[in-house]
Amino acid sequence: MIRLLLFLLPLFLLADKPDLLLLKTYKDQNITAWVMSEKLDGIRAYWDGKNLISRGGKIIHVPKWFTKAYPPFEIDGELWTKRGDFENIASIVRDKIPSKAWSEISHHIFEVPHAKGGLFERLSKVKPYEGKIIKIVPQIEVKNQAHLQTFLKEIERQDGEGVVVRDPNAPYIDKRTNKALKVKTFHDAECEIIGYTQGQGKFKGLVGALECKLDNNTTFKIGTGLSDEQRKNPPAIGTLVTFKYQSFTKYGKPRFPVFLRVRK
DNA sequence: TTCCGATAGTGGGGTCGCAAT
DNA sequence: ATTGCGACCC
DNA sequence: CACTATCGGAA
Repeated sequence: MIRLLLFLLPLFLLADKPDLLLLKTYKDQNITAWVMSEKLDGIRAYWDGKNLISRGGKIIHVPKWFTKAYPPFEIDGELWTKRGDFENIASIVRDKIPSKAWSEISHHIFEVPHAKGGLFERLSKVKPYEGKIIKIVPQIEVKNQAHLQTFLKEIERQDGEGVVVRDPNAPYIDKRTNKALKVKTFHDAECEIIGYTQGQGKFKGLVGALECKLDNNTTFKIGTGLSDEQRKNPPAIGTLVTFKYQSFTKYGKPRFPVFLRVRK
């Protein structure tokens, strides 16, 4: 009996990963008659009616006053302050003891899990709860492909992360789906190989990551985009390589760096 | 036969929290 | 008080 | 978050 309890204990303490809507990458699918919205770069937060829960199933330690007026049903969205503020948002949201800085944050809702109807019908359930904290992410009808590109460029001009396009007629879906896509622009740059790190696990004996240096002497690592063959035979130290990245962090390092090729 | 979708398993920067120094 | 590392977030 | 390598079933 004791052993049974010890075995079951973790199951109660460790929250399961919730099944939530996830995005696939946009690859020129036909998205006419779909809707688009800014992709907010914050922390995902799912309200199960009692707690705010992260994508990995962890409880987010939020001040009592923040969720005081939350609905009795599930809602799902992004905890966010403003564009280009991800590190600050993460700092606020990841505190075990929540600070007053939560006053900077709003919860931008883009789903109502398990609600009936299409996207707009589902989101309409949240309207009575809209305020300083709960906000509904505006959805714009996509006229055509060019419309999407124009919107994306405008978002990026304002330092936004990207765009989400969705089929507004799709019912609620709790997994990665072709009905909800992310559109993001990656940039290319070059850096000089200055070293390597050893791989772990299945990459034992191979290169785990390339250590690289930018023109301005900022150093960082590239650990993805390499084939197994390239991990066995990496570019020599001193080689200039091309990589892609999404943006720069506040410390000047590339975010989401991916190896592309040896520079030609 | 080829191709696509889902899964497992690697890796990045940044943050907090806790143990070691 | 500082450093290093795991466990999370993206 | 990013990706590569697999595998099995769809096309």
